Amino acid sequence: MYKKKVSLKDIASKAKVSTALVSYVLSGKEKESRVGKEIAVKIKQIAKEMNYQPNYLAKSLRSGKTFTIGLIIADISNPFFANIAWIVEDEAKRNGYTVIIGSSHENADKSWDLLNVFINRQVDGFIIVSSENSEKQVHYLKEKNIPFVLLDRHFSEIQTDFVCTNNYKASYDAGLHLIKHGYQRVGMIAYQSQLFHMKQRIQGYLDALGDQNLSFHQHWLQEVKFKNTEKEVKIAIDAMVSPEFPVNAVIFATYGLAISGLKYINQSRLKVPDDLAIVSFGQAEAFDLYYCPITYLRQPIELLGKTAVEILVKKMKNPEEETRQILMDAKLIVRASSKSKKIPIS
Amino acid sequence: MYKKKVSLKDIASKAKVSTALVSYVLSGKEKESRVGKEIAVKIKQIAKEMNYQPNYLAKSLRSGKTFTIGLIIADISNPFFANIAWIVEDEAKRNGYTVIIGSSHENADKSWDLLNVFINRQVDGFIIVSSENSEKQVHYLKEKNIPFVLLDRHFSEIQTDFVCTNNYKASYDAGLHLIKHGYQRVGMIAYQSQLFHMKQRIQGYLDALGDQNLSFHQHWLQEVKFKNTEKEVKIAIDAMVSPEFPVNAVIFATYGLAISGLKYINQSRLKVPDDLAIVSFGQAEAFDLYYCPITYLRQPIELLGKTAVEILVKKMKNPEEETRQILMDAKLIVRASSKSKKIPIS
DNA sequence: ATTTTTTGTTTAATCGATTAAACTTATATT
DNA sequence: AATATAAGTTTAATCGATTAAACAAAAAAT
Repeated sequence: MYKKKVSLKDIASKAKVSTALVSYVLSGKEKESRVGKEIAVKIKQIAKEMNYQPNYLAKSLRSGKTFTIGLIIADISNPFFANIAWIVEDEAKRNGYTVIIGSSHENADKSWDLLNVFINRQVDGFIIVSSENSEKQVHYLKEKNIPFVLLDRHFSEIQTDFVCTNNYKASYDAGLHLIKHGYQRVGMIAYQSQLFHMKQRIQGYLDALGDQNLSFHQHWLQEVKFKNTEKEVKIAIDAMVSPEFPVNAVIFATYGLAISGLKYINQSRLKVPDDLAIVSFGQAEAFDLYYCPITYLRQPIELLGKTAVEILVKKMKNPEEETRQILMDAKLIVRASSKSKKIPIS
Repeated sequence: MYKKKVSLKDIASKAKVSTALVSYVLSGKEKESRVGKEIAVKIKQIAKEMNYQPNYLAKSLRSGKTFTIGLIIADISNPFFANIAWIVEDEAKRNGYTVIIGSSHENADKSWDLLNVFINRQVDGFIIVSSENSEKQVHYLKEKNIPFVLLDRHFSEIQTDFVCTNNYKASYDAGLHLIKHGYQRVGMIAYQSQLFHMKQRIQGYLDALGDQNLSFHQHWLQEVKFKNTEKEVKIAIDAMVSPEFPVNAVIFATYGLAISGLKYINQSRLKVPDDLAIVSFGQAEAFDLYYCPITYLRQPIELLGKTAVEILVKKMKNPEEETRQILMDAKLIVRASSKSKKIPIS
């Protein structure tokens, strides 16, 4: 019942020509198809008068292109991802693409659903922040030759395009920073996960300690489950600070972990940074407003998002485009939460 | 180049029948169209074997329905809106709709663009968080009989479906709460805006003061511009706390204002709530982690989003559906930032 | 045995835009 | 004048699914 939209045919009949001519003119092919000058002008005129808007469905059905990108995000409640989603959206629009977004809530099944829904909607390509155990989906896309770019997370054992942060380096930097500022007992709270980026964050931390010849205690590294983060983090923190050789600094491997952690740290009346120095991945206002602003790793969100779109667009236009694997550095933004315990070494 | 997708025709030729039969069977019309039993079974079998997925473009082109909802959000960097976007998305999916989202960045022109892009994409309906000066767009949708629901903000002078918070009451409650807890000099920082919800927030605050027979000073109400919020808020706060009759409590009319305000309050070494009590609209982790957790108005995000979808879906199925205008109450979540200055009255 | 009804299946138009190929004219070439 | 070439326009197929209408064959009614 809504809008009897103006179609090519309407214009054609008003101009008393065939739809072919109208199509040629309005899609800028008047030259190649040698359309008469006066007619061309007339058609344009009528199209404008009638406020013609082409029907994308028909166009897409014919061309097999929808100019739509499917964006699958692992967890949209994380402001980092929310941010990146909008950047992707903006950048895609700039390239003439519309984005449809879905959040998989870190769940591979939900991610499959989204993938299928989007494929049925004939999206031209995907940008994906993968959730755990979704390797099969990646293989599926490769098999079907559906263009896609992995964003922020990738699988080391699958050859794909991706745009990610150099998590190993970021984590290493964070560890080194704390050590150099006099924190000799640095812990990390991470998610228990097979995801490569998480493993890298852990490894970077471990190597930072190792390279500085610091002893490491098992309980300094806490890998918590994704479910019941809040509770798991409490247990983790208790386990880090209470035994012999308690940590005096913690790196949170994600924004969500940091939020849960800081809440508990407040509750426990631990003082940052005197009792516990903090560095975290992720970024949001919460870190600025904390009584002791939190040192964090700033990922180049904008560049990540834009690059992902750029690569995908190229790939969609030319599937033969070579594979691009891009790692970007995060920047450590130093704030009060990691203030020197003593004069920094070096 | 991507996926030679299985079509009805492929199934038809494999089953050696016409596409009509296949269509009837696969769209569950075998009964009405009295399709032979064995054939029906065979077709289903083949469809499954070939993993048939219908082409939504073709379906939509024929039916005129895309089962897509356009969601236009005024400002996606606000976690309140980000949240609501995901709820809308989820709920829509539950109803068989896909959502395409766009952020207008509080800009009417951008909002127009989005509206047109989405209309061209043949969305079946809209959910809109309006930006200022976008009345024309609303009228346009009404004229064209395109189903839509306004979310969170509406125009008092235009008769439309909407689902909003009762901002007047929320603001009134916030004011009353502060007054009852001993803050006699309550200020408000709001945006300078024609938007009804903002006016309501201001009015609620003013009436709370008025009803308690408290004197009001011009400088207690600061309406700042949307551009350069950060700077504007600083000036506003200075203007509130420095003159004669300085405020000892502030209500922030939005989350964004609160973030800017709290940053400046930290800088200025004003102590919350002793120097300045705080109540804010909006919600996010930042409020929990603040050294003195912030009292805020919790809007029923989930219910708002779900209801908007529900109303829109009904409207899309039956355009004659009567207009629904829903106001929901926000809940004041009391935290330390508005702790009693003295024993509460009453 | 003939007509009517029921059952099962196919044909063809449709949604709106695109585009190769066919078809007219008009103009240029010999 | 006959023919080739260019210019301008239309026809019709196509993308994939839907569905009214036509059709054919079998079953029921007379």
